[in-house]
Amino acid sequence: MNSQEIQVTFSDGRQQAFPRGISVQEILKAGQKSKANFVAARIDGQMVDLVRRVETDAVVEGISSDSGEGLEILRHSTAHIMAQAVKMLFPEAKVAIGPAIENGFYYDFDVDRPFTQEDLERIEAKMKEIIAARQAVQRREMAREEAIRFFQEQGEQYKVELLESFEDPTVSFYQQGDFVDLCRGPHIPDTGFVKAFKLISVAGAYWRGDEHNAMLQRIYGTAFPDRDGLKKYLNFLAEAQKRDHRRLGKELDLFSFSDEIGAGMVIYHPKGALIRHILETFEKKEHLRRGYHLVVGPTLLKTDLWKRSGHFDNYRENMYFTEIDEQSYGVKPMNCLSHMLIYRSKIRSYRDLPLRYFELGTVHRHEKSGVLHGLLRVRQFTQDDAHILCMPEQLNREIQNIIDFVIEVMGIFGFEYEMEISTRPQKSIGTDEDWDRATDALIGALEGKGIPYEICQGEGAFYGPKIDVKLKDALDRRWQCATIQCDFTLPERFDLSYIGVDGNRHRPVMLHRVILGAIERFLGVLIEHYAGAFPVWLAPVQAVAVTVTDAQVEFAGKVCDALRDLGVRVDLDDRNEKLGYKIREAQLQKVPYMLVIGDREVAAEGICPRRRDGVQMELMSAQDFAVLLEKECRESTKGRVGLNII
RNA sequence: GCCGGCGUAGCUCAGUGGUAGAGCAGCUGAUUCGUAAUCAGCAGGCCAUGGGUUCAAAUCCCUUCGCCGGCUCCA
Repeated sequence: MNSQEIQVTFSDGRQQAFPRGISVQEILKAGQKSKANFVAARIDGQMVDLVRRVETDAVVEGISSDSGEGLEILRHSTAHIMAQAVKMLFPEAKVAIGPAIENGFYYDFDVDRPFTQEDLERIEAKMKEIIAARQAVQRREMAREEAIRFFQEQGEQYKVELLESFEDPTVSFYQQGDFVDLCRGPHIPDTGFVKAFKLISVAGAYWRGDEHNAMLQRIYGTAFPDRDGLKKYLNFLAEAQKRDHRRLGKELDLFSFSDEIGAGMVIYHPKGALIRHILETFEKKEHLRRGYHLVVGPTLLKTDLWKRSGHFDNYRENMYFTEIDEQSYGVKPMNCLSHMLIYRSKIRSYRDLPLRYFELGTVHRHEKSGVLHGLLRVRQFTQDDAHILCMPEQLNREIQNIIDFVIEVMGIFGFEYEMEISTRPQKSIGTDEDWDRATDALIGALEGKGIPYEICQGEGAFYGPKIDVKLKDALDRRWQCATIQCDFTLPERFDLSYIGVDGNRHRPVMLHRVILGAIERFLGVLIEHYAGAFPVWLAPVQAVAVTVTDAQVEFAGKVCDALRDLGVRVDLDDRNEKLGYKIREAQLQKVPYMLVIGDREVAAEGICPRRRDGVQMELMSAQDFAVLLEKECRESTKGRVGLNII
């Protein structure tokens, strides 16, 4: 082979010779079959810019803008363009960092005054100019020391700080126009590659995410390979806003907040309270059939007890305290303490274990004011909390049972979820042996079920490792709901024991776990998940009887009475309004069924149901309708819930 | 807690120094109607709260409370 040539292998195995020193871009252009839109490439697996020249035989693969990696590169490059625009418009601005994130990108700036909406528009316009100019994006490398000097001269203190934390002897830069940014790359070859972007919002953010550091201004934006993708994403955001649980909570009259009551405290209106009641009844039944015991503990417990449990030392800033008869009491932020005392109320034998205590426990936590968020983050909430005390050798089995429980319940609600295992953090207590055993039990349970999971190193609680289940909301945000936590300390601190087969005292192991998590949060996620259109078994109003004229009011009243007797949650709309008006209203309230009652129905002694999705059903008797609802409830709950849950 | 924005009728929102507005919802009446809005009239606000500037404040400034978008933290 000619020494002026190199042999390139494409990802599909094809080989082709090219002149030595040719750019990856040209190779891909010659070798590509599809119309893929490449933004970068891999040479022998390593990500590089398209302008990189290839000097030796290599495996070359294009990274297209619609792949995950390609999209990330595109967005990262767009972040650079934004920073360039900001520096042009606000020369005094200092740049911090600007990565690609899940749905776009951001860049942090230190500026004298915060950006306004008008600023965003100006920045966007400037970015469009930069993109239209198709400025080349060039990579350079420099010794780290030299780079530090360079940014010091520019007055870019944040870049200097970043460089000082690096260990690599050389670092890379990317330049487009006059704008130079410290960056690992790769990037698009020229700014013209950005086809569709939008700046979304501006918000404060701490330098390096540390609240002790300076508050910077962060601009969020997003970019897509084409306008269509961007449009779809913006539509998604608009749709998500429509199903925001705070908006739907108001529209469907489910719950509210009041500044007279205080931040983070929910008031449940009749319909919201009814949904909650159904959830709670469902949960009590499900726990009883799985061998849990229902227990109830007080809200106020003496501060001395919180000292003993370690909460006073580790969780005090989140707790509320009060005084009764010169005794200090703490409002419970967790339910475990009374459960511990129930266990300790008598001598336990190994034959009693495992003991599973379940409580719909209402707790209070002093969350920082800025984090409150509708039902998803509140200060008073009710957990479907349980504490399982068992022998170490029962741990595995118990964890598996809980996982089955979680999966079954999530299946009924139809949720997407992700699981994470959090392992031992730096600051923790307990022996390595305990931690290993518990962590293995958690991992083993998930693997035994073939459930994918991520490991979060060092993210566990100080008292034990845990599995967290994250649900996805309408905006694609993750919310922690179910969690399973091992605990070695509380049994220790409360000196819990059981008498083993050998007649000696042994220490039980404890599991904390919730399935829905906080009822408030779960309800919030649920509202967004269903967009307010609850399935029949959960709908606070399952049907609205609508009369055509006043002539049917008496009969409609009898129908409603009959349905209520059969356990149907039905309302009567006998207002003097046109049928269409009443249908529209019930539709907007997302009631599953509308029962039309006109003269025909009175004559036939039946009702004419119309489904929420617009499907018109045959005339039927009230009894047949109830049977239909019963069936629908059972079908969507794996047979668990029928009409008479409340 | 921090940065920024915001708070006007039950709801959605106009009003930016000179007498508080609209639509929907509500009430009253008419209409008695067949699957997403019948018509007319009436009523409804200490412009979140407390203070200040001004002849005059919903409007400008400050305090507190609350909400929204993030950061940090978390079920």
